[in-house]
This record gives sequence, C-alpha cells and structure tokens, in this order.
Amino acid sequence: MPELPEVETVRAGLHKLVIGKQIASVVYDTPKSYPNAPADVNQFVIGAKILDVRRRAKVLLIDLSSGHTLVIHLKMTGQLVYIRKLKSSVPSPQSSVKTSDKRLRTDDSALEERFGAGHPNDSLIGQLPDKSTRVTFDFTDGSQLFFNDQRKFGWVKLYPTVEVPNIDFMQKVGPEPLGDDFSPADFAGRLQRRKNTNIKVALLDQTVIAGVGNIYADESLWGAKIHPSTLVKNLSKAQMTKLYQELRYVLALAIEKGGSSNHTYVNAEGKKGSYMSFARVFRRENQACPRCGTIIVKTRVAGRGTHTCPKCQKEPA
DNA sequence: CACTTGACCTGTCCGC
DNA sequence: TGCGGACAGGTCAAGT
Repeated sequence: MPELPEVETVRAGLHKLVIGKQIASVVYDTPKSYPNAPADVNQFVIGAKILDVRRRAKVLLIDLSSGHTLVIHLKMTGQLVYIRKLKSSVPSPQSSVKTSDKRLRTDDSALEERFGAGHPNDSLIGQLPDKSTRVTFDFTDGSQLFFNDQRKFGWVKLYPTVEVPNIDFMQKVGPEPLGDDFSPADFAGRLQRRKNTNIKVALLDQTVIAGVGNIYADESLWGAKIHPSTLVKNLSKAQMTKLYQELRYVLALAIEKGGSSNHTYVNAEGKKGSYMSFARVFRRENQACPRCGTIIVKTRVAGRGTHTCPKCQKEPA
C-alpha cells in the first residue's frame, strides 16, 4: 500500500482526527513492532497528548507533548486505522462476516454499506483488534488508533523529538519530490548519484528522492516514455525534465485521489483511495496502453514487477 | 565501491 | 479441494 501519496493521505486523515487526544494506554504484540523499552513507552507515551502529525518520505511522525515522537513506517502492508467511540455501541451486523469473505473484499457495494453511516470506520467497531493488529493506542475519550500490519515488516519507534532530524534515515533520505524548492535541476543532480544504474532503481532509491515506490516509479516512467531499464547516464536532459514533471504530476494526482487502493484498504478516515482507477500501466498488464493502444507488458526490473508499454517505452539496446 | 540477491512475514492466487 | 510455488505497493544485510 504505502508510498508517498498513501502515507500523506494517512497523515492528513490522522491530523484531522487525533490532534489533542491524550493516550491512555498502549498495547503491542512484540518488540519488533515497537522496539523501544517498555519503560520508555510507559514514561513518554502514556498520558501524553498528540501535538502534531507529520510526514517525511514514507515515514509518519506523531509528535507528543512528552517531547517524544512516534516514528512509524508502514512498509508493505501497514495501516493506521482510527475508530471513534460510539455513544451506544451496537455491534454491526457485518461484524459476524469474516474479512476473508471474498464478497467483502472485492464488492464495492459491500464497502459502501459498511462505511455508509456516521464515521466511515464506525462499522469496524468490534472488528479490531484482529490478527493483523500490532499496536493499539487507546485515547482517554474512548477512541482508538490501530496499527495493523499483515506482513509484520512495519514498525513504530519512539525518539526524543529533537533527535528525529538526526536519525540515520533522516540524514540520508533525499528531498521531497513535491517540495516547492525541488527543481528539475535538483532532480537531475540527485540522479547523478546513481548514474550507472537504471532509472527505475534510481527512482526507488530513497537517498536519491524521498517517497517513490513501485507504483509511481512505473507510472511516471510511462508518462515520460522512458524504459525502466534505461541507464541514468544515458538519459537526456529533456528526458530528465519530463520525468520530473511526470513524477510530480502522478504523486500530486494520487494525493488528490487519496492514494491507491485495491479492495480493503482504507485510510485513517475510513476512506478508500481511487488512484488505481487512474493508473495507466501499473497492474494493467494485458490491457491497452491508454496512449497508443499497445498491450502493456509486465516484466521484472531490479527484482520488482514492472509495467511498461513496449511501444511508448523503448527498451535500451 | 556499486549492484544484485536473499531475508524479513503472511496471505492470496494460479496451475497442477 | 488440496498443495506447491510465485508473488505482493519496502527496506536492510549479506553476497558477488
């Protein structure tokens, strides 16, 4: 799920929902999900209020009144789901339906039904925590925030707020591609760090540019008519500028659409993203290229599933 | 060094 | 219907 637009969507949703809330208790499954000492969690999280929710690259930063910050990486399958407390908590009739039920996962009308009334996540009351829940934050007003992560790659970590800029990751990560001060020249300059590798690898390298993952790498390369295997050093200045424009375009569009989602994904506000219906190559193999009608192919570049139009994106010799 | 591969996990899908 | 294998939107560590 989460690349820059998805994490930004979660951030914006959380910002609306949890600022000012006070954390009453925290439950987590293993130290892997929350690698701080339990004593630190007790001292700096319990009782603290949420001051701000920020994002850098694909990482979420939740600033607490204790002077500490929760740093959260969702990796492949992480979600942050907020559930408010209902005045009278009536179990949803849907709650008896297992989430493994295919109809619930794929049928939009079922999702509409689930998210129809009140806060979109109200119908999840009683369904969380579930087996994917790694961390649960209980707020003093009875509402809850769940960190769910099927594949257990993600993590939550607590740092003193003033130390966050010094975290190794923060030191190394590249600039925000949507930043006002990020120019085509900056982009071309950063790419020179990886001039001997192919452009897809360079886009996915977080130290070159922050926040690009497999979806938006494929989408932007298609937009710029550049084959993912093209070596960075063989890109013309015009191609780099075009790629810069396309990258900014797809990232901004995806944020506007609430990110990408297939079936079950919902953000903190319980809304689905709709970028996938705008995707032009990603997961559209065997379908027509929207530009020229050629059948889109799926290959493997840099060990990642890669979608291209064989006509628009000429493979280097 | 720079680049590639495997590992981390669980779940789903596809072919036999 | 069951079972093995490949694959999934991310990043590290280890290997070449």
